[in-house]
Amino acid sequence: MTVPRAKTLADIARLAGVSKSTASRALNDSPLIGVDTKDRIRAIAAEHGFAVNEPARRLTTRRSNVVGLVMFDWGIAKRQDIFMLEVMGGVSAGLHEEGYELLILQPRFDDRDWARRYLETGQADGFVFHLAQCSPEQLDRLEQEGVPFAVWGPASPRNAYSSVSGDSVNGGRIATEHLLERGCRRIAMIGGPARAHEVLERSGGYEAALAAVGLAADPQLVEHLPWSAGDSDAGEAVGRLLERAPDLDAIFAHSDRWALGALAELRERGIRVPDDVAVVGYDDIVTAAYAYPPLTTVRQDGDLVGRLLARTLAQQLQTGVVSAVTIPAELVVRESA
Amino acid sequence: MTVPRAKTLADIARLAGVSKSTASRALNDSPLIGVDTKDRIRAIAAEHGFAVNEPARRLTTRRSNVVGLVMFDWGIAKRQDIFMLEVMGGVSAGLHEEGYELLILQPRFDDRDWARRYLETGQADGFVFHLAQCSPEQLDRLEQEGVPFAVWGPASPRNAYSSVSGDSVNGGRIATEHLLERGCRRIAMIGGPARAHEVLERSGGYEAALAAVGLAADPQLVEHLPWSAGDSDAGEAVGRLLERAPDLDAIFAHSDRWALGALAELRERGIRVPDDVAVVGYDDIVTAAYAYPPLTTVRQDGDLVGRLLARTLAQQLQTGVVSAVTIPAELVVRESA
DNA sequence: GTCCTGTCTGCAACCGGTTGCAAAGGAGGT
DNA sequence: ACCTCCTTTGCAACCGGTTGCAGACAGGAC
Repeated sequence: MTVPRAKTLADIARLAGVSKSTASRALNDSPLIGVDTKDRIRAIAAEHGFAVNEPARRLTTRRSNVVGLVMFDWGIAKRQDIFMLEVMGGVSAGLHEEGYELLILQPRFDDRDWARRYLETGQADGFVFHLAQCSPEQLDRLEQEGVPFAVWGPASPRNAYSSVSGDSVNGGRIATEHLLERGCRRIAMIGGPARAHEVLERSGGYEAALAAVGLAADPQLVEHLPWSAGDSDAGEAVGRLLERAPDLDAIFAHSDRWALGALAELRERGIRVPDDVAVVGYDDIVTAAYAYPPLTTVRQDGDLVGRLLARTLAQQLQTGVVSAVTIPAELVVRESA
Repeated sequence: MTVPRAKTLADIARLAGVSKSTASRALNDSPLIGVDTKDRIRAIAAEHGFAVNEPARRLTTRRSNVVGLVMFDWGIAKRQDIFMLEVMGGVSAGLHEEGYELLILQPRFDDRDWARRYLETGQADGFVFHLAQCSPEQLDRLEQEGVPFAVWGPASPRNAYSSVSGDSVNGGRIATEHLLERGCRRIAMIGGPARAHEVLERSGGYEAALAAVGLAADPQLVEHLPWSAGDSDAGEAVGRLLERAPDLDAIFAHSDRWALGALAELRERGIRVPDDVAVVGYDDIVTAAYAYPPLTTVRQDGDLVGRLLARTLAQQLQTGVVSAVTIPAELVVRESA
C-alpha cells in the first residue's frame, strides 16, 4: 500500500499539525523555524512526495525562475548551427544547476515587445541569446527597457548585459601562427564585417602573429564579408584574392562555412589543399571534420559557453551584477592546414 | 506622453468601469459578454498594453499551456543530431501556433519521477521526445502513470501516446530501388537492431524492392548494429560484409553516421565510391552533404515532424485523442550512389 | 514572583486571475 | 400594467502558495 500523496501545502501542514505558514517556512529553510520542527515537516513532505505548485509560488513571489533562450527566426536550425546547439546544451545544464528552467522563445521578427511581455506576464526572469542573431534596434530596445539578459558575443560597451565571448585575438593569432609554422608566408584572410568587434580582434591576432615573424599584413590579402554570406560568397572572395595575389599560400577564414566554400572553390580551380594553399576555418562546426580534406579550424567550447551564460545570467538576476567573461580559443589541427 | 500601463485585470476593469469578472470574460471571449462591451474592454486592454499574469491564470485554471521537450542525457547535443535540432525547431514553431510555450527538460538519468513532478507542480501539461532516447522502463512508467506525450518514433501498441513516424517501409524501398537502378545487384544492408520496429520496416522495403526485380535477400549481405554504434563500428561491419561477400556492389546503411563510417572504411581499402561500391545512408544529417563523396541518403522533413508532434500533442491535451501519423521519406541523390 | 528577552508559531492578508451563482435590466407577450 | 424570460453584469469564493505582524511560550535575571 502506497502512501497517499499530499497535494498542497495545507495537506502537509495538517499532517504535521502545524500551520501553512510554518510548513512553508520549513520547506523554504527559513531561520524562523526550529530545526526539529523543520526536519519533521520535511520528512513528512518527502514521504508524501510533495512538490510545491509553481504557479502559486510564482504568483506570490513575482519571480518565475525561468530563463528564455531566444531564437531569432530560429537561426540555429536554419543555419544548422551545431555550435549553438552545443551552447544550448550547456545553457540548459547550467540553468538547471542554478535552479532555473529553460524556456525556448521564437519571437516573430516583427514583434518588438516580446521581452516586456514575457517579463510582465511572469513567464521569464531573463534571457539568453546569440548576439549576432539580434538586430541592433532590438538590442537597443532591450538595453533601454532594462531587460536582464546574457549573450554569446562581445561585451556590452554600456555594461547593460552580461556576456561570454571567445578570445578572438588569440584565435586569430593561433590560426596564423599555425600557418606560419607550416611555412606559409602569403596568408590571406576572409574576415567578417570589418567593423565587427570579433573581426577586429581576430585581425589583430592575425597581424600580431605576422609581425612576430617580421611580416607586414598586406591589404591585398584581405577580404571582408557580411556574416550572412554563404559558401558561394566565400568562393567568390577566394576568386578575388587569387586575382590580386596569385601567390597566396594560405587562407584563414573567419567561419567554417566560408572555409568550406573556399575548399570547394580551390578544388574547382585544381589547387591542392593543403599542398598549394592551406586553409584554416573558425568555429569547428560538425561538418568541418567531415569536409574533404578535413578542416583545420579554431574551436571554442560550446558547452562551456552555455554554462557560463547560465551562471552569469543567474548571478545577474540575483545580485544585479553584470559580468563579461572570455573563453579560450583552441586550434584543432586536421588535414587542410 | 505615453499611455500609463495597466498591470492587472482590476486596472482594466476600473478603466472600463466594469467588474473584474466582466473584464476577464471579455478578454477570454466569453459568450456571456455583449459584443459592444467586449470590444470596448479589449480596446482599453490593447491601448494600455495589458497582458495577463500567467502564473495567476495557471493557478486558477490548473493548466500551464507549456509543453516540455525532454532531452534524455542531452542526446541531441552529444550526438550532434542535426535532425533532432530541426525537429526541435518545428516543435517550437508548431507549439507557438497552438498557443503553447516550449520548456526544455533534462531529467537526470536516475530521476524516475520527472514527469509527475512537472505535471503536478503545474510546470507542464505534456511532453515531447525522441522515442529512441527513452529507455523501455521509463516508457512503461510514463504509460502507466497516464502521462500525456507525443514521440518521434513508432506508434504506441497500446495507444498510450501520440506518435509521428517516418515511412520506413518506403524509405527502405526507395533506397534499394535507387541502387538497383544504378545497376547494383549485390546490395548489402547495415541495419539497426534486428527487432526494432523501424528496422523491420526498412528491411521490408529493402526486400520488397529486391523481390520486385526478381532478387532474393541474401542474409550474408546483412549486418545489424545497435543504434548506439558509431562510425568505426560501421567500418568493422563493412569489413565483415566484404569478407562474406567480396562481390557486394552497394551498401544501404540505416543511418548516415554508419554510411560515413562505411565511406571511410571503403576509402581505406582503396575501394572507389560509387564506382566499385555505391553507398546510401539514412537521415540526411548535415554532414552528409559535406562528406567525400557527398552522401546519397534518405531524408525526412524534420521541421514537419516537429510541427506534427506539436499539433498531435496539442490535440491530445485538448481532446484526449491520441493519434499516430506517418510522414514520407524522400531520397536525396548526391554522389555516393 | 515579576519582568524581560529571544525563539518559535499562527493568523490573516495578499498575489492576480477564473467562475458559479444571483440579480439587474430590457424586451416581448398577454 | 404585469409577468416571464433572456441577456448581460457583478459579487464573492477560490486556486495554493508567501510573509508582516502579533502572540505564545520558555528561560534567565533581578
